[in-house]
Amino acid sequence: MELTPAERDALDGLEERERLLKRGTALIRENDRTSELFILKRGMMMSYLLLDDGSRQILRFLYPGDMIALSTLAYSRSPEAVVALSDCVACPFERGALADLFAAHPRLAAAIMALNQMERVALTDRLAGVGRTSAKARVASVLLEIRARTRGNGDGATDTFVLGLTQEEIGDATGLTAVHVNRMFRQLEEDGLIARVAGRVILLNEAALMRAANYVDRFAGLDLGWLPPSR
Amino acid sequence: MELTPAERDALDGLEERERLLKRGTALIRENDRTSELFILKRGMMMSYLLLDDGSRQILRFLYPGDMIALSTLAYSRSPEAVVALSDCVACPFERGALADLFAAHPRLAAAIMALNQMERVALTDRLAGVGRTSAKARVASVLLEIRARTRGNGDGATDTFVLGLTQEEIGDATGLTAVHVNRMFRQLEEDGLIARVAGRVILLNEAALMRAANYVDRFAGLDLGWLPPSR
DNA sequence: CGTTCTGTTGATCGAACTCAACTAGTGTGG
DNA sequence: CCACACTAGTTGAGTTCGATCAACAGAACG
Repeated sequence: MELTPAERDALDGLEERERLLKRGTALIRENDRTSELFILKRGMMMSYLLLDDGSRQILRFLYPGDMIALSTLAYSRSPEAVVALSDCVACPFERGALADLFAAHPRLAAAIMALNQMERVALTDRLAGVGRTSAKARVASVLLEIRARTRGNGDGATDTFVLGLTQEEIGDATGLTAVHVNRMFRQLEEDGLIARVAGRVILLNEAALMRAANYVDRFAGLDLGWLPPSR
Repeated sequence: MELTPAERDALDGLEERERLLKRGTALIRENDRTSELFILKRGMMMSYLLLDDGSRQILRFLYPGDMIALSTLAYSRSPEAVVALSDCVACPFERGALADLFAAHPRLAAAIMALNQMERVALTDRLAGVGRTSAKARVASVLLEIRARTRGNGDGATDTFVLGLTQEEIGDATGLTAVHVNRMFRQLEEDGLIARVAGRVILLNEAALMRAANYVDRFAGLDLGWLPPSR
């Protein structure tokens, strides 16, 4: 999607300030009172919910370009926590700034809404995975998700990548225990679908992995062409 | 939130056409090519995903006022199916109409985005439930959800209501089998939390049920006050 | 250079699934 | 208008997937 110079300026305006976050630092805690949103500029983060019994459900992994804390549009306290998984740069802006942007650039409002829907669909896919697929499928699916999102991060080779997640985190994303995630890794290795060397994961048989994961390519069906033409 | 007459008109404009749907009818099938959105005017619907093995994950129950198929903003084919659970009236409109509305009423755009976030948070709550809570908690949680959304539907008594769902559907929403949903109902009865009479559910001990369900009241923290003042 | 985190593996347990049979409604069409 | 089919709910028996508990090794870290 092409942006007019004015639209580009408006988006850049949201990234004026920068906040640096060390790996492991919280950007937002659950129930934090905040009226800020963020755009992630560099690094990797995750958002999650905590339950009464202390267990954690990871909702989403965040990568550069992602908008963070859109829920502040509806809630005065954050329903979810956001934490840096690597050293990060996040750009905060007030929710009022988003309202201004909507007023000045309705086409961007529609585009942001569309991006939002993509995120929503990712959430529904994760829900279906957790609710209706095997442990092996869920772990395979996380591997494919991380790979898809880190691809083109410079490293060159596309089928080898660093996960950047502990097995505990993968468990919290998929509704499994760390122990069982470990066993699923082993099984995927034994099946010849992946290999692991020094913290890196190698996808040996991507097609089979996608089958094992019930993978649906949501990028294939993208269609932003209906947006009104830029003025 | 108060609307200006112009804003009210704009929203009403989306509800000009009506489509009647009999119970059990599909409004949208998965992969349908559609550029329409809908506002549900009367009745109850659900949206779901189907997996390769034929299993189904129900994503959401829809009630009057809900927007349907927002994902057409980003996708040319629907990622999810939408089916009427009772006789329904849905109002279709083109996605272009939404773009026009955004241009004319930026404040409504922000408000719709905020509503969207509420729906997103409901999804994350469901995800955390399916990923990290017991079968009993998940069933209890569906009961509370349905009650909350059907409340004030005229029937008077608030702690007695008709579910309008089969146990199979509850299972598909919670990631359980119909058989196990049935056993959880029985357990909730034996625990004295609910009773069932002639297809109606009675909440006998709502506080305990909320505890059993890990219930979080997401309406309590709502805050739409930041929206720019109406002009 | 101990301490903590992460990963690994074994043994056992238990929650939820599967399969199967049966009942009670609800159509519905001959 | 009744026999038959179909759906929804119920219950029992046996199985399985993933959890839990426990122990240990190596890496990371202050």
